[in-house]
Amino acid sequence: MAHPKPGFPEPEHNHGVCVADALAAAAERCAARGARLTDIRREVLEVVWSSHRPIGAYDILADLGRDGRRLAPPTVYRALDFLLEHGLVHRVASRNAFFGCPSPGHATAVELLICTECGSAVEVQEQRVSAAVAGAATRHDFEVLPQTIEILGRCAACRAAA
Amino acid sequence: MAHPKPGFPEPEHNHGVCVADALAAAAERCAARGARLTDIRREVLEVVWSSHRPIGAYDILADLGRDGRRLAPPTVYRALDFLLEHGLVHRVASRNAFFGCPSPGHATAVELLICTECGSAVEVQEQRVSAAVAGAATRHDFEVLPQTIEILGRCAACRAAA
DNA sequence: CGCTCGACTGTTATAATATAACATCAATGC
DNA sequence: GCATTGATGTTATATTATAACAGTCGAGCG
Ligand SMILES: [Zn+2]
Ligand SMILES: [Zn+2]
Ligand SMILES: [Zn+2]
Ligand SMILES: [Zn+2]
Repeated sequence: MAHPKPGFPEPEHNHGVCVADALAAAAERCAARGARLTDIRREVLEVVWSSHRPIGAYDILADLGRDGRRLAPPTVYRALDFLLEHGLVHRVASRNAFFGCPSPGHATAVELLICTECGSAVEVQEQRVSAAVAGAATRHDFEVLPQTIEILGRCAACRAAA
Repeated sequence: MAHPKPGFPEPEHNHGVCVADALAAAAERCAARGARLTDIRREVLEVVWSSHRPIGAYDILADLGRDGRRLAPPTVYRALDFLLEHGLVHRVASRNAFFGCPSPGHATAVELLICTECGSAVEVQEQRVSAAVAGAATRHDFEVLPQTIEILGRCAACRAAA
């Protein structure tokens, strides 16, 4: 069962499905690429997916350390590097944080809509945005690299609450 | 004399003109808004404009400290906060750096094309990008905030060199 | 003038994010 | 067994950013 709807997730949705889907997709992608999804890497990915909000490396570290383990920053950063390299998470520069990619290996560029109030985010693929960016780049003799465009704003829930 | 061309600046252009224009525009804007462009703020802006590359706060600090002065980080960050508040510089999240705005007070959203090889950047206003972003936001019931979209890639000069 | 107020800057310390460098360990293939 | 490789552990440090409070300085006012 795939994630029921596009757009910002419903507050009441069954998030376990999101996590299970993400872990399954990650395992599949790693197998296909001959990459090892080790325990630590899987656990980091699971923490990243514990919400639909980009999460900082040190928050991941704190979460993994809750059961008495003492991990050091490099352990988490190395796992994140691996996950980034294989397209399983996105780096969110505007927040110094990381966000689980719901469609690892997507062919086209993606955009991230990030709510500055509640911190939640959603990955979208908007052809028109990519096309406009590509057009702008061409006009300025610029070669666009594959990347995640970050768009900051307010989600519907936060707007409704205000 | 305004900056001669849009797009990435020619290597040989008269950069003194860029700096002079930027400082004049800043002074004018501050006067119009009743804001005080103090010595430190003007000096920080000048350092930001010393190249067409986004520059980090600590690099600004080092530059200002070259003539024997010893400034502390808060001094620079406060000046940058002021310049950000009045639209005289942009924060470049993807590089933890700051970039001089060539058109302070621009009504519409702007995009920043950033070369990952040479580090240089250019601010552009692409209607189609803003429109596409606005459209995407609408479709996802998302309210876009004013911001600078960062687009990473390779400039023509770096492509030619490779 | 002497005073007060607010904006600006100085100073010290520290928080938050990220990486360098080297040691250890485990699996794999010879 | 033993070298090779990739993964993790460990310690220290680099880089970016802010908190908190003290001093300065000029504008306005009695
Ligand atoms: Zn979910
Ligand atoms: Zn929100
Ligand atoms: Zn110039
Ligand atoms: Zn370049």
